[in-house]
Amino acid sequence: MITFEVEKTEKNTMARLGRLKYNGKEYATPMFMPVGTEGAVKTLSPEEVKETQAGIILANTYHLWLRPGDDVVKLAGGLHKFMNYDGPILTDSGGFQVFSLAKPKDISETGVLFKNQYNGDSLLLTPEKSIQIQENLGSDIVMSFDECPPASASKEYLQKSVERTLRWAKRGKEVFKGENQLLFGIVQGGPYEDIRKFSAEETVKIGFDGYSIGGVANDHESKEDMYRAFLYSTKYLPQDKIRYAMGIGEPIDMIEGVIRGVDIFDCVLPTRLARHGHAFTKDGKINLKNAKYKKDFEPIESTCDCYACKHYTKAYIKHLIGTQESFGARLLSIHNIRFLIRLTEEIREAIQKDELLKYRDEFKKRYYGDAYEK
RNA sequence: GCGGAACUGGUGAAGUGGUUAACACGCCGGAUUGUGGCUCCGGUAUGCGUGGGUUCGAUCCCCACGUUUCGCC
Repeated sequence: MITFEVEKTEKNTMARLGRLKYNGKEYATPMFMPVGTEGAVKTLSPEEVKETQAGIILANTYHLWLRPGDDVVKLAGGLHKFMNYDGPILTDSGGFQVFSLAKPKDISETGVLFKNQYNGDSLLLTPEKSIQIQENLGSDIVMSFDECPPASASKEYLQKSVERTLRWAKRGKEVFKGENQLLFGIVQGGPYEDIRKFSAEETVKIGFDGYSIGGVANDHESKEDMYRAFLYSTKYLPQDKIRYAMGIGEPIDMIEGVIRGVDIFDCVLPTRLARHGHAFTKDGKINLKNAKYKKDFEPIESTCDCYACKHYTKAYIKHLIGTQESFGARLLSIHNIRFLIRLTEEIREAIQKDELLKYRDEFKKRYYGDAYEK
């Protein structure tokens, strides 16, 4: 069972330092959670994930329900045993996947009706069903089943959608047993403060162990709208509960999120970028496919302590990516995940010193270089 | 030495007597935020072996040369 407490709030911002306890282990927040959709952080072993100092990892209800089936995972002794990961696991509810992945879908009050992408079967995912699947998976944090409308949705639609998500949250909570698991609610409402406020306050009334900010980094939403969505959500959430911005993983977005009171993030970006040959660095993202790295025998970042930077050069990793050797994607995944986790370490230090805004400005200036705009 | 065939970008190649030479790979860039894991989107031959000729016009027709390749002596 996970417990959470806030240790400090920064003087100049809403940023918090927190501590999460789990099976005798402790993890600090702000935290970045790598994504392991199918029960594996793509290309990495659990040992490699742990070496990046990752804490919680995320897995997916939607995917594991369709394959291999939550019954299989339950029979295996739960997701921790099944995938050999003894750290905390959060499962997404399937809400986002059903809206982004499931093609023909029919949203109703009951739930979402869609076709199984693998065999065409008609499937109905409901708030109750999502909770039940997540209980079978045996994750440590269970997410409520929400509707995740596009950023381009009208204000009228968002208001109705938020009301339905609240009814779904209530239904989910009613069937949730809470044996060794936490349940998180999800705040929606696009960039509108009145809707976010309503969504947050009503979700808090239902009462959850933690709260998420959903519906961000959707479509072509602007950064301003994203940051507003953070603020308009955290403003109305209780101080003593964990706040989680779903799907966020651009370094600058994480920093801006922490400034607005967010504690944890998850994102596919570090591993997806890795598979496509890109690496995070303090001087901005680099593309190892670029010809200029062909004879570059330096590590991605000489100051990085990850396995890839300690033992391999850009030229070698470029070669692996070019020849489609999976070891290349693996080294870059290790580096990119470690990069975001080091980022959270630096963020924590900055909060400790009450210098987060200064850290943000310096980070931005270096990361974006000439393109920097205050 | 004689005869045949073929020569199109980095590669494999399509193609037509008439504005911008198909496609694929490669190469050069870019994208990517609660993951459909080898993805997506751009750019990439001012030239069709070389030199002549026919024609209003030739990568496409004719001639010579060169190269490659096959067969024969």
